[in-house]
Amino acid sequence: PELPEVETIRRTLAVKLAGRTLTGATVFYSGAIAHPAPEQFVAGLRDARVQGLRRRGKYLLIDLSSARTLVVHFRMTGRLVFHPRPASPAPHTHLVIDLDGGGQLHFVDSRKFGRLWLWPTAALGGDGPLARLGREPLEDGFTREFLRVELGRRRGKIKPLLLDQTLIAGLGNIYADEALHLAGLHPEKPACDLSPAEIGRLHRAIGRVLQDGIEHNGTTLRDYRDGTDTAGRHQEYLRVHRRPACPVCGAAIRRKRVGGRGTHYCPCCQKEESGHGD
DNA sequence: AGTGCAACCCGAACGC
DNA sequence: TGCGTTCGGGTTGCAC
Repeated sequence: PELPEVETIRRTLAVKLAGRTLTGATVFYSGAIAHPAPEQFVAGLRDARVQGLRRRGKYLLIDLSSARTLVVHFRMTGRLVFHPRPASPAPHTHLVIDLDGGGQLHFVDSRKFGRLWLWPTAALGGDGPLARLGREPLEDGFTREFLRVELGRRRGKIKPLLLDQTLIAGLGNIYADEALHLAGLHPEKPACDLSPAEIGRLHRAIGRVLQDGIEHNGTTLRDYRDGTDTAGRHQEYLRVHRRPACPVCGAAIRRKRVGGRGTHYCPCCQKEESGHGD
């Protein structure tokens, strides 16, 4: 999941977890617990009340009354699903958290890449898992000016830069492809070669594809589910990612490896040289 | 600084 | 149908 999916998980779980207390937890795969050691992690969850849910980039933050925050990163296939009654764990369930009132939270991740942390809330800005994250693309700090300055001093290809979480926090492979198509930019264009007009288009496109993704409750290509185990709808609106033809000009979408990632773009609307014709 | 690659894991898709 | 190969919604670390 990328930013829109994590935001959807946050919203769907916030409704279910508001004011509830964690009464215990069982770890089935200790590799999923990044910090602290599994025993302390479980002990630290007990009797903590949920204060609220936040999101930072692709991380979900569950603030607890114990002045600590449960931090979740889903990587490729992670899910966090609320069950109103105790439920038998689905395959690949690595952690079950019990809630007062009989509910449960199941962390499920077939690929075992996802991780959880229990971290002092006040220290999250310092040395925690969020320490190196860049700007939030849907908040005020993500300005056109910020993009202009940062891209202007990098010679690398634009797409891998969009995926750099220390620059912009939350874009992943799907929404990076979508934003570049919406902006009419070739994914391999050097960042410092973007014109002011292109930077403006890219800035607007990033905000737009993320907002649209949130509006459609995220993209379910295969694994993604929200906090109520419901699939998203944004896959029906994708422009280039894993699509056969460009919705603008009808040209066949091209697929290429850029920065080690499968990249989809329209050879007609996203030319290496100009783009839209500024 | 930029780029490529292996590693972490597993299931699904693909090729024959 | 069956089997081996490739690939991937992500991130990190390391070598060149």
